[in-house]
Amino acid sequence: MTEAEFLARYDPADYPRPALAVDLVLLGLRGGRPVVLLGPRAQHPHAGRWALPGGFVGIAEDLEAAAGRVLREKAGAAQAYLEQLFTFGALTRDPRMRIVSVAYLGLLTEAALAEALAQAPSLRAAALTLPAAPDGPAEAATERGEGLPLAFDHGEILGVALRRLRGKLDYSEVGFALLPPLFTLRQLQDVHEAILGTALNKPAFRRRMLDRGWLAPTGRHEAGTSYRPAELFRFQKTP
Amino acid sequence: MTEAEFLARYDPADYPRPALAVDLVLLGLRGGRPVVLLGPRAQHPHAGRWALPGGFVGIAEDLEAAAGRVLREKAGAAQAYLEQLFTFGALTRDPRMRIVSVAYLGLLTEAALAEALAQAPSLRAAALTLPAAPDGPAEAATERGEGLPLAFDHGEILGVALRRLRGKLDYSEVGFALLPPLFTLRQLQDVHEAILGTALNKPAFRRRMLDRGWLAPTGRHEAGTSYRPAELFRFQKTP
DNA sequence: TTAGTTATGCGCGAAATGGATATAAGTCAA
DNA sequence: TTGACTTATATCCATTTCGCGCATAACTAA
Repeated sequence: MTEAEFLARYDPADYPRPALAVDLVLLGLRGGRPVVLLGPRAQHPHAGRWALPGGFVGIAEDLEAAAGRVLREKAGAAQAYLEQLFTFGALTRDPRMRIVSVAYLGLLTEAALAEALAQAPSLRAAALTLPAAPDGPAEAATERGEGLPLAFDHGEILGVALRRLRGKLDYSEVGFALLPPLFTLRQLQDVHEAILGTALNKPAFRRRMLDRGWLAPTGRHEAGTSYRPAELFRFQKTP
Repeated sequence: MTEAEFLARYDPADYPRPALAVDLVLLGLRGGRPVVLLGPRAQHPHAGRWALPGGFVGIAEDLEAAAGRVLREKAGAAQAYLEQLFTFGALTRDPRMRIVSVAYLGLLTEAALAEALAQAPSLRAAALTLPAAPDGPAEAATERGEGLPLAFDHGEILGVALRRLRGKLDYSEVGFALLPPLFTLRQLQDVHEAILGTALNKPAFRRRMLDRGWLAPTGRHEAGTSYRPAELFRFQKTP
């Protein structure tokens, strides 16, 4: 049999295929720190560890559709900003069988985070921290700082997610996905500082954001403060 | 049957799975313009169109290993810088069956490009251009400017690839993957200008690159020029 | 020796940035 | 009503970065 004949008869349907899944890194902010939604693993493997919400991709299901379905069914969040992050395919990432997982990054506003936690009681919002190393896994912890062991390669996935978000924050519009429709400049700066983990210079931050053309002034101001109320802005896409 | 019982018995191995493939965007430079390696499709579907080198992922094969295997077997290139690009999973991207493809970006030096073309005679290096739209597909053409029709969603993949490369070029080290081990600052600038499609200011480019700490002077100079020979540099990773 | 060509280095003005400070606008308590 | 207090907003200035022109260096060719 020549190579051409072999190739003509080659049918990948005859060969075993890896299973294909999606995993969701659902990030929000709480108390000025990034948190991620994790669920407990009750059974083997990695019983007792904490895992990202995920699910298998249907044979007639788009990748984005699968991510949206997992978001609805397993995280109880009706809507969130979702973007594809990276595809993880190491041979040993799941001891049961070969599973290749397309990871998605999802950003939740404070309201969406609260709704997700209410709809999916088994999930918890774990504090997310990143070691100083240029790459490597992120770490999850409770509010009190007790480390939460992560299942599978989900620490690696979280590391990629938080670094991607940090890298895109300044030049892209992702930061607004963590804010309500109306927000103040201080709230926007709080979001950036929480994600980056560093303090930012206020006048410089204001200038940069206003020059980007992303902020539409509303003329309205926040209410209920005991000090001078800040103006409320709305996000508008760059034309 | 309760949901818990259903989930306990649920075995994704029982359900049909999408096929999983890798596709390689192998970019190089020729005549100061980006080119991509494409192969002709002889059979249905998309017969007569041009496609990226690709292959199915083995059940016991890493994603990176699959990309490396395709690079060796179908593109004849022994080594190239490879990085994961994006995963394409639209339902209709292949009319035969559901195929999810993990696209990889590969960068070839001029020598590697020539070697690949010699080893894999069916491939051709097609000129790659990007319409002005912020997203959408890229276009391939012959040296004379005649358009080459692309198979499947490979135009979309090429669009993502070239935009990713443009975005990373300035702040990352990918540019050096298109150069031989020893190179001049002018060659480095030529690479950047070819990828970005714009002219760059020479003194500013020199300053920025030298300040990055990526360039190790060798003291040696290029030979065979009919003008002042430029110093040869070597790429060194940032410490 | 001279013209031609490119590499390399220098200097200047524009623009962006960090940081401090002044002023504005609200609440709250006396 | 007034003044202390807090935060928003605007202004100003020193520093850095960047774009850009130009002078000088180094080599070949005639």
